[in-house]
Amino acid sequence: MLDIKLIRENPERVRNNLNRRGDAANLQMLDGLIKHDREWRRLLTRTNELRRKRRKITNEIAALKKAGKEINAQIEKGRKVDAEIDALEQQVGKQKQKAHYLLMRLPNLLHGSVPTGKGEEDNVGVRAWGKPPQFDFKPKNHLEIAKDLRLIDDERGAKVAGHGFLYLKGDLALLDLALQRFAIDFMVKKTHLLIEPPFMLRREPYEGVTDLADFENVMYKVENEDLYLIATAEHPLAALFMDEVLLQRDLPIKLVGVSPCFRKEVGAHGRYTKGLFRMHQFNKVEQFVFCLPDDSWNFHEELQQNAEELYQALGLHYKVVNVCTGDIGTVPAKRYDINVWMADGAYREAGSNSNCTDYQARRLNIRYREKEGQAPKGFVHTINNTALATSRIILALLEQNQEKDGSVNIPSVLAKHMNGLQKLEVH
RNA sequence: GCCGGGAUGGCAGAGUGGAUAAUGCGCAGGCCUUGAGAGCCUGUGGCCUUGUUGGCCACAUGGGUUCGAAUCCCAUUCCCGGCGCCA
Repeated sequence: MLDIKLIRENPERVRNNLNRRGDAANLQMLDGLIKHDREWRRLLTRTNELRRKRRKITNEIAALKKAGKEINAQIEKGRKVDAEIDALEQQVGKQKQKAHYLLMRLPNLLHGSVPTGKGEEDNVGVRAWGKPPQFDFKPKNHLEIAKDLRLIDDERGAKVAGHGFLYLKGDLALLDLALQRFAIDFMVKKTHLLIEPPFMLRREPYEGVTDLADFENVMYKVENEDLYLIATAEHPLAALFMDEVLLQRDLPIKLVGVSPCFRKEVGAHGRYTKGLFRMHQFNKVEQFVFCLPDDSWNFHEELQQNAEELYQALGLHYKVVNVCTGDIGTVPAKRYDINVWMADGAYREAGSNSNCTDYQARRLNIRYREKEGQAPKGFVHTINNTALATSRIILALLEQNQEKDGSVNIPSVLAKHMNGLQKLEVH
């Protein structure tokens, strides 16, 4: 959510920023918001005047009654004002609702370094690490590899739960857990506090953390309950301090969450959906930071560094891109993606690092104060970044580390969590 | 799931149908002081408004009763206690 005061005082600055996204709908929403906000304030001022009148009458009634005098005339007068207030309040409510609806849908202001572009293809390369593996045989994709090793069962997954669900078996299930454990240990060493969050959230906190379209396209709702399965640990972590005022000396708060992630993936047609890449359920270790506004750009880079160290320790070849205006989404002010090399030569997203500035914090009402007893100073900033999403990392490991005989080398950093196992192979 | 108790400012805590939500702590500013502290004075939630020594709203949330609700009623959320169920 944007700051309505900024929009009132500096609409051109907001307009120019929204314009960078190249979507005229945003500018229309901005115009509508300004209009409804102005009308809301005008009507509110009038309502307040009526309320003042009404309160005066109430006080007169109290005084008359105390003096034992007739009050019926005053009561009648009060009823008339009540009717006026009721009518006006309905209009006030309508304007406020319209303004709020638009305010909740306007995207975050973009950082100056975000490149302009239409979609994924316009994201700008920042750096690459490692080189594409060279094979003297035709490399298989991860699904073929895992099936040949008899470590995955997608058919029975589809039988019991539908497309997008799989059974991981034996050492591959263990590899999933090993990756989680490896990422957690690494993040805890970086002074992040490990959190296992609720895997469901109520609607109210959920509206604070995400784009409203996600309720249709991403989240599973539990029937007859006000509960949604989380799409990522980012969401319960962000909502952790909803409606709270944090103390400056407790900031930054660095967390690492681990959870399964549930996603409907509506509208995924035509995108790469093979095997482990795009599933309705996967596991993820997530970095999250609450910090002072002045610090968020430093933490954005710090979390990026953390993620890349993890990939490097696993020996995975990847590229980092600065995500362009057409691909960045509603909430982030700036976003880096890490794209991993896959056996078909494409680089696909395995992790995503977003500085949401005060956009999430304002929606969730998470503020900070400089000292105990003082009034809140402002909203905190939030940054979220994948540490490791196990499914896509498994995919990359299988495809990048495959051998001619169909076996797959396991990175040595995982050995202690794999009972010393160095290779996935047919037993 | 059932029964009972509760939710008031940054915190503690009064207020059981009628004026400006008492008081204390904390915090901020001022006076005093070489400085600090103590003491004293003022301020301390949100929104609208620069007609400003202004107005409105706010006692968990949403409804209702009433001329008038922190106060009475209903629903919801959460917390505490007891019972039940359960890995």
